[in-house]
Amino acid sequence: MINIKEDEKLNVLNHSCAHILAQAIKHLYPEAKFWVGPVVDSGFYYDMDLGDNVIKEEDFPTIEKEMKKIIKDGKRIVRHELSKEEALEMFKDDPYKIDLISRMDEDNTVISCYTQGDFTDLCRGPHMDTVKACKNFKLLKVSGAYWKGDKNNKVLQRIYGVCFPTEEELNNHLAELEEAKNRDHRKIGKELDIFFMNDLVGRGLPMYLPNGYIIWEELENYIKGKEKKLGYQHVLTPPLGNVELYKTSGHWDHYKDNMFPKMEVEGEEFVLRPMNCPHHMMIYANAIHSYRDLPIRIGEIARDCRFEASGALKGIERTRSFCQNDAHLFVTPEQIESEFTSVVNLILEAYKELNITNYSFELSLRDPEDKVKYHNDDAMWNMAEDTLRKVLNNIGIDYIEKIGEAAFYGPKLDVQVKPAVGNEITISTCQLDFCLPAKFNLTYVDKDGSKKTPVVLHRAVFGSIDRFIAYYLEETKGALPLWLSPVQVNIIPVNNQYHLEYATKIFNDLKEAGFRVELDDREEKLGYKMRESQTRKIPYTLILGQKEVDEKTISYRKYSTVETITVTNEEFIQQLKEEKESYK
RNA sequence: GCCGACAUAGCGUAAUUGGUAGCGCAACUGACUUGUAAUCAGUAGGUUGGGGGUUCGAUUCCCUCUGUCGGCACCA
Repeated sequence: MINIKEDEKLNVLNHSCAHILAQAIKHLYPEAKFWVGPVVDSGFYYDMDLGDNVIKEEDFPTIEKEMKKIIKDGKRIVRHELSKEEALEMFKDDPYKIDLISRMDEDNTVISCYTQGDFTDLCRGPHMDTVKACKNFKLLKVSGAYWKGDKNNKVLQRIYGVCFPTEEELNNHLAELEEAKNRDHRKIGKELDIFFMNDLVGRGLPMYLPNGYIIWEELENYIKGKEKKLGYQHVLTPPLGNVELYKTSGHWDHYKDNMFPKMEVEGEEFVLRPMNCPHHMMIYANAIHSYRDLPIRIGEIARDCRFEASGALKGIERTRSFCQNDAHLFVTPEQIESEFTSVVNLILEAYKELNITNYSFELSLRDPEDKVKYHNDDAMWNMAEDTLRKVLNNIGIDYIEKIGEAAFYGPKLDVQVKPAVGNEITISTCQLDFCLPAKFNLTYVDKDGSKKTPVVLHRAVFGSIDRFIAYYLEETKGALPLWLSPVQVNIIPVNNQYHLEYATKIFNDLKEAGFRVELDDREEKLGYKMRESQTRKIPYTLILGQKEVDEKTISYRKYSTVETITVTNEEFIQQLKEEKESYK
């Protein structure tokens, strides 16, 4: 746990460094206009308008040199407070700052600026006392960024950097960034033959190789097994549907730009489905339901296609074709709490068994000001959001609330994780929906014989199987637990001439016991085969030579360990079985 | 989609100022018969992402398309 005080100190340091970056840019590009330069997750950035000048990474050494000059000069950083009029006058040449100042509330906001040498920036602070503190910094990347985050606005240039109190901490951080590239699922996926893409097939359309499909199949069996125990019923629905289905649900209005365009066949219009809620709604509607039947839990590993922006595609984390671990729970209002609790517990259980510890909960709420995106029913939203809060507080999990992140039909609980490279992603989700059941006229017959509208919980534990594999490969650095490993045991006979027969017997025993096992009978040196076995991250490598033949034992080495352990065949199989089942 | 960078054999990479491509691993063929992360030798493998342009000549310079990467925007 990072000490809050230390954390804040680091933020101040980074923020001061952002000002030094701006100062250096001003020296090198006098025409530069500045927007904002906040502290982010790791480091800082500054958005700026440089006119026709384009900063490239190759310019970093020059900029860093200028920054170092400023830091060496060692000016004090001095705070001034000023009135709105004074501020408007001081920054009259910078339209971006004028924009900031004119939106400040005169009564409540103290307008302040910070000066270091020849550079003054509008800023609420706080800052370090002197620029000298920022000497351990590094510029990391440059990119375009829409002004105010609006794609209709001009693109500003954004430079990212980091700053640390000591050189050692900076170097450690840079080494961590380098290390993260090695566990990127795109790299591991290639090295371990898990998936690949092909231009002729199309971008964003991953194909899973045999190794990848083993992982997929195990995960699918795992989660479906859990769901069955909780009373879910699994179904199979088609990966496309009539456009009317999505016009009815409201998805067409909200998301048609992110769907593959509709196709017309014999006067009917179809789309590749971007999600399968409407299909599951129709499964519910296929029969008449009594309140006694609820909750009804419909699950499916469902193929969906979304026309993701080309710039959003990322390995199997963000694709145009994927399979959701989806389910829809049709419940009475009284059952919302218990079912929602059950879903959250299922998520917690799965994470525990998969040994995932680094995640956080986000409660995504509507933005009440946004009348366009969200289904217009204040009472519904208040009730739904309060219910989720209540459940979360009862279970006792920490979460942060995010305004404006809800689905158009209801609030949701998202589980966020950090991939090796890039922004946080959502893995699990559980969404409360009072909206779609009504749109599809879904009903159940209540105790008094009247027709009522059920409430729907949309939920996904693995999110999409694709994205989950991406995340889990990064989390485990490709060294998957035994039950998910494409090859669980690799057998290396010391000498094919004398030991192959025994090795084949062990191979057959393990196969018989249900393990994914390989026998490496190539005419290669033991060291060569051992190296390959380790680089393939196979959990168990067996070495079978004269000693093992004589003693009727097997010797094994676990992945990324060095010692060799010798046990009997029976002991080994028993041990493997226990390890394989250990997550349950 | 937007800003920027990149694209060389299955994978990882090299090629002064423009002179038609090297290396390692993998593959294949032999030899070696092996006790815990690379045995030795040989062979084959490339329209340098596609197309166009400048040039006597383009992996190298320019345009364009496609794809990849880093961000932005988006994420039901």
